[in-house]
Amino acid sequence: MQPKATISLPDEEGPLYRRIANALMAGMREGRFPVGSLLPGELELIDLFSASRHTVREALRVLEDMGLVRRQRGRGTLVLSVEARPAFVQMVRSPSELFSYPEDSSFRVLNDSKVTASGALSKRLQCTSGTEWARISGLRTLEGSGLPICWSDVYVIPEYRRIVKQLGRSSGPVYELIAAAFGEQVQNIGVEIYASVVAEERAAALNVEPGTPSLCVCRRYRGNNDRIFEVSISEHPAPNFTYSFEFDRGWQSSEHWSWSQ
Amino acid sequence: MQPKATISLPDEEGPLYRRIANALMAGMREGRFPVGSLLPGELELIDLFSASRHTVREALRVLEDMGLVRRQRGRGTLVLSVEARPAFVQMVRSPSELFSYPEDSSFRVLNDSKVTASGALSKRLQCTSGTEWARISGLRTLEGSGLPICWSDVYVIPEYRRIVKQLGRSSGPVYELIAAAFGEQVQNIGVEIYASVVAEERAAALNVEPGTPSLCVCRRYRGNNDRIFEVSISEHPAPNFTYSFEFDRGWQSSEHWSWSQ
DNA sequence: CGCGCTAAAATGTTCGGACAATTAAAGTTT
DNA sequence: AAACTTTAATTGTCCGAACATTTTAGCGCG
Repeated sequence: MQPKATISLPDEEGPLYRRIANALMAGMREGRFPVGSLLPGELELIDLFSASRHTVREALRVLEDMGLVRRQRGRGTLVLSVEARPAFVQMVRSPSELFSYPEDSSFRVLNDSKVTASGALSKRLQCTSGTEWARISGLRTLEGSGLPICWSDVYVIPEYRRIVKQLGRSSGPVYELIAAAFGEQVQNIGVEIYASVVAEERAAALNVEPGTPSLCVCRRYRGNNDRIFEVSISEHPAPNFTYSFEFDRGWQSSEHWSWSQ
Repeated sequence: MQPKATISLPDEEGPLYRRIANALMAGMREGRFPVGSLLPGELELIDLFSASRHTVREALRVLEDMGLVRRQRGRGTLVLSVEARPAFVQMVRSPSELFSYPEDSSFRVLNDSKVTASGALSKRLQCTSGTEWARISGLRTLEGSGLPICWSDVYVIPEYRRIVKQLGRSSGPVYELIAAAFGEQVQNIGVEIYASVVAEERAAALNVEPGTPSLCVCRRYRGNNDRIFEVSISEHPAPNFTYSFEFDRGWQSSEHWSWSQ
């Protein structure tokens, strides 16, 4: 009787199930288990690697978590992709976490008008020149001391202009009011950050010298039809404000396969 | 002898480990296991639910995959959050995508010295005052025209100082060289953005007037033991440079919610 | 040929046990 | 009081076994 074939494990350190996972990934990359094929069954892998079923399943779970395979009861383990590159993921539970504003800040409307975008503004708003917007300008200040945090220009599409009236009462972000009032659901948020200097006409309101360096944050909110319904441009005088975020290592499969039955 | 307390499982259908996971989530929401506390140990949960350790661990794994808890050998299971809400996700396949630099740019080392962090610098580097760092200063320029893009101060831990010698030849980011040379794997990247003005001594190198507003990007790279091994601080004169990224609506481990099957 | 039933194969769930590695607290020594 | 050592608690890894559930393929029958 012929001895069972075995797959030699790579000479690494670390737990057995991880070495088995690596061996399987190597086999997938080398074409022994091509994309679309089924991996050997668990019982077969037990013989192949001389490990217990629990350990083999742990190895397969690693591949599954990496999005490389899809397991299906009664069918087997399908190879979806042969290469998963590490991806860095930033997650934001709620769009409001994109704001670094303290809880006890409030927004006061100073100006409200209709503008026609053109030139640099239409570029920022990512619209064609000549598009109409409602612009709401205001100041965000600390609740207690009244210290100014930033100057904000909020552009919303004309049909949502009437939220201005509700803006005085609520302290939350504008997009939340719009979402509640008009049933928009934020699908995508684009953020753009650039440096500038505080202009003459805003210096007094922000309580700094004209020409003070500032950090501008432009946020574009896309709603139900991927249509931009709000753009907010905020100017924060340095050095009170820094924008920070972080990324964690995760996994993402490079390709996506769909099987039609 | 008093009988052991037990937690009654919700009257649902589905595998035992899922019902246990649901019971634990309910307990977390109801404040019996508040955020920041440790969940009962595995052996305790075995008594609580009259299940095997394997089953209990499977339930805990569900919570871990949902990002609700963090497990640590020797310590316990820490409650991170009681509710997993829909999340906005930004994905970056490779850390280099965090750089918006054009492909045809190169980095030239201008200075290389040893510094001791203190005051504002130790705050930026997130280390205690007095920590030693190796600092590599240089200029990133466009390959063709030689136009300066940014001034960079790269701080690395002293033991990695010798990568400076390799820095002249490669055009890629420093963290990539370190990863290759010392076996570091980037686990986390923190990004901080703030506004400043170009200082006198850098103005000439950057080819702008002193006092020009600039955008500073500080990136902190954490390696194998969550230790910060590199911090790069880049200064980009406005208005050549804007930092932009976007988020898409997604869901956090949605597959764990469907016990329909 | 098509339909239904059956059997085999595959993964899912659950129990049991044992030892290893890590952490934090308690205890001891200096 | 500080530094070191020991101990207990906790999760990680690994083995064995049994039954359940789902899918696929094959067989027999009308």
